[in-house]
Amino acid sequence: MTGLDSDTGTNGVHGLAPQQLDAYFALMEAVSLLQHHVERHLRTEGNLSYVQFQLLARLSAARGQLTMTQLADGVVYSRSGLTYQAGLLEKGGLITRGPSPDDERATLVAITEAGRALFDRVLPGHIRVVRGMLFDPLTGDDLRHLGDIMTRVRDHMRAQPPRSAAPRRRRPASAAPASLPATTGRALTGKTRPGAEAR
Amino acid sequence: MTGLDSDTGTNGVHGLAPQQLDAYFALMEAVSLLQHHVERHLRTEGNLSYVQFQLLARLSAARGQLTMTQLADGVVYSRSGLTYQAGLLEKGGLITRGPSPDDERATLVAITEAGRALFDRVLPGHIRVVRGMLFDPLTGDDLRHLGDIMTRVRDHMRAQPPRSAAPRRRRPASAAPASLPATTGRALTGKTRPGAEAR
DNA sequence: TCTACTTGCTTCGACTTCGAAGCACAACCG
DNA sequence: CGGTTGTGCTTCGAAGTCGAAGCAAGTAGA
Repeated sequence: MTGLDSDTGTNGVHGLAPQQLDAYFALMEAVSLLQHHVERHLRTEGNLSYVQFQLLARLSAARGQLTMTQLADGVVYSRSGLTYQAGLLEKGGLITRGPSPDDERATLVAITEAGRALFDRVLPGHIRVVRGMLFDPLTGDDLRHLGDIMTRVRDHMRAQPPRSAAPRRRRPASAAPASLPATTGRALTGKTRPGAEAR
Repeated sequence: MTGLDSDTGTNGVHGLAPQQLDAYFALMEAVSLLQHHVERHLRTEGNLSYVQFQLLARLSAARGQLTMTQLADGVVYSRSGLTYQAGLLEKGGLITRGPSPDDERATLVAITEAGRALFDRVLPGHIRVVRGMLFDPLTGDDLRHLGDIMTRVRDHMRAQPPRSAAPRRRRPASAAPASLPATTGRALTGKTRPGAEAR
């Protein structure tokens, strides 16, 4: 089922043991499923998207206020996307955005009473869903392991240059990645701009 | 950091131990990070999105052809979204879509030579990224656990009514979910249609 | 077999998401 | 100081994503 490799009959395809592949695929698939369920729940009960929920969670946990960047990084999200979502949340009266006294450029975000109320209202159900989906089939030992493992993995990943770290080259002079020969997989995804790579 | 609850000072908020919450958040965050990295890699090397990669993987592993629904379910994806992506992949010559002899409604999807070639070309790099991000900080024992745990979780989730199972009520007579009092969290996300819930 | 219901897929419209580009302030450095 | 570079956020345009609605083929029952 998880196949992909198990089916090709090859062992240790390209240097990865099938066991690893299986773990990887199971992980991604499970999380994907979990996220869908959670999202559905949050939507019906509270009219929130998962990102919005996460934002409220962060803000709720944060002592005072957070800058947009802190928030975006915390949630693994694009900055522009955050601007959009923050706009919605603000319009909904769940958060406030204001200037920072320290840094004129920064925008400080804080959760409102309504936001906290809503968050508190959905949290129990959220947890219920997560428990039903994720924790039900796990023993306490599994759980301990999972937490330990994923924490380590996350920290490891966090160590890598974070999402927003990519320095914005001011002058794209010779910055083109130009890594791949771009042989087989040319077009696709329509991501190629009209002009680029005349077909 | 993972806070949200650790900060509120409460223990076992709403019946979930902080340990569970931590595991949950670490899990989601790690996968989120992983996915971003993977996506970036696939995009630069092969011009594929993660979904497209997954689709190719499924099709590559599949002996013969798969129907759209099988494919969508396998990848945890909306049907309409699949139609869109399949269109792109087909236009790119990586897959083919054709009618099914058994069921006139069904569409059978198969991977082409080019598709298989591209997939084989990206796979090694993909694996390299995953290994660097996910497996590096793990021991063989961790890996075994992770695979075991996530497989169990996934199967558990799969048991729940699958994404596409929601029966399309033909007559919305009295089908309104009508579960929540819809108190605090009304509008937001602009998801509310112009007409619904006059403001 | 005619009619209703189910099921597979696509179309449609609305929303979300992202990266690139832009704007404004901050931080250096001579 | 004045210029250059870096940083925080938003705007903009292009895609991607989803659910609802629609179409057509299967299926069940009278």
